[in-house]
Amino acid sequence: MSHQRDRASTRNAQTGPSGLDLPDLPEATVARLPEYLRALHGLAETGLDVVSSEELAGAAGVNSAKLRKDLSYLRSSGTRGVGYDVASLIAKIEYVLGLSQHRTVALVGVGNLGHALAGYAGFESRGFHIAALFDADPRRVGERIGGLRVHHVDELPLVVAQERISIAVIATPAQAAQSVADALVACGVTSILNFAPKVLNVPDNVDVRKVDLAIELQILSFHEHRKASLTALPSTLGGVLGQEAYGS
Amino acid sequence: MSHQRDRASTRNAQTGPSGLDLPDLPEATVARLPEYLRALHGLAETGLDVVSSEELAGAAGVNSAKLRKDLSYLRSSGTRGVGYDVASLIAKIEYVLGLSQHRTVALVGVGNLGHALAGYAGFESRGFHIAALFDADPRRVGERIGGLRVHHVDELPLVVAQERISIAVIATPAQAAQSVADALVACGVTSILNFAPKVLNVPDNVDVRKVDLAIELQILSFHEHRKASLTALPSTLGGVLGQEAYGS
DNA sequence: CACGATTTGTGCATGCCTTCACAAATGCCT
DNA sequence: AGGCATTTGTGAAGGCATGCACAAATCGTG
Repeated sequence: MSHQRDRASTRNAQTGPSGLDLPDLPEATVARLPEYLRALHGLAETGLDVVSSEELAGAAGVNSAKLRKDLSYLRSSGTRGVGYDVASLIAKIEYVLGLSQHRTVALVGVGNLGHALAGYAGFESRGFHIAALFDADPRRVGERIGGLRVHHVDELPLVVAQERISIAVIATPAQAAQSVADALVACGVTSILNFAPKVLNVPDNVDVRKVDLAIELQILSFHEHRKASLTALPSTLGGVLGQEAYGS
Repeated sequence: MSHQRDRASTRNAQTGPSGLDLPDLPEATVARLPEYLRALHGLAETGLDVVSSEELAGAAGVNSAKLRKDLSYLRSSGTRGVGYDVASLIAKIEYVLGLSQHRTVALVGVGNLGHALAGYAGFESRGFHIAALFDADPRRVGERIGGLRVHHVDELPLVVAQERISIAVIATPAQAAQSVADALVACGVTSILNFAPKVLNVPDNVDVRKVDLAIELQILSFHEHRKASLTALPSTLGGVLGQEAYGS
């Protein structure tokens, strides 16, 4: 994951009059909560109703102390000697992540990738409803994908307001991404997930997360390169460092 | 981004016998190099041949001091008072990332998302060649996508060896991901990009990077939630601590 | 050749994140 | 009822990353 811009930890812990009660979460913790949530759902399906930090941490692939500290930020309600109640922990994390209210998502750019995202079942199953599709190409407008009609981007303001869109996904080519982002911001959208390989310029109050597939591969490539150059080292080199050629 | 397991910074700075010379890069730096690379390519297209850290940092969306420090790890060859030579910086970053040698990629799972990834032009254009497609569904085997035939996963060992695959992409449903990963590891694959919403269990020498679309949305959802609860606060509230019902 | 403008490379301070290790709390068993 | 095993919650230490601020280096110009 990778963030576009690093953000400080989330300020404000006031108890609002609306009953809201958002604690002050470090950004690193926020990024892990969804992982915990998924692990919890998995455990819930197996019928488990109480889980220890050790088990849950294992399922989520993190250190158990880290998990406990993360949960402690949620005014966590684990029971010492026992563990965490699965159902109530799920509820708490979902609340904190704002998933209690169903979020509607707009998807801009129904090309190759956009098509796949529009049909991706993983969104609906995890609390997100793709409510509108957009494209700039007139030939695409009107097309139906998974029960949704593709709108022209010019209709953004109208549809965003109508459907109460809270999050937008940009899956356009790089050169279109910035203008789409501008249009979204103008419509009042304050959360963007950007798949276009381009750094977006947005006001401070707008959150952008970026997913760049090529970058992920390049990072892996680096490690491949490094591993390769290590194993290419002559065996005379005392294998002190991690990668001994043929471990027992 | 998001990593599956945090890794310490990259050890080893020996000059290998093969003329390799990989410096000791912090993981955070590695994650940013691809971004710099893309910015550089963009600048190169505009005909620019020297760039200052300030300009490049702007294009990549980072602090200029951070950029300079990152580049300094590459035994960087900037020129004081002038800037960085675009062409040679591109070459150096591509070398360090291991992009000099073309990397061949295998893609497992040609469902909804896999299909899109197989056709994604962004890979080829950035040094990655998708060389083989796999699926477990016999009905999909034999299908041709973008000039490639879909193999059955049982053929993994054969094809991986034949095509000298160095990186694999998993785009299967969650429940298939672990067994696919096991098969890949058994074939000697040591770098995996995982799109399945499942924490993979792999040996230490295997690198896994994870891209989970729902998680990205959930992180955005959190910030939406938070922003919404902030604007809902009454202006009278001067509350300092968490639990005061209605401060003085 | 010397000077001033520019820009890199980096020491340092600060803050965040991770992890260990342990006290506090809980439930069970005798 | 008391003690023991278990597990949470957290204080504290260490490591990593960020960003400022400045010295060192280079170029162009007179």
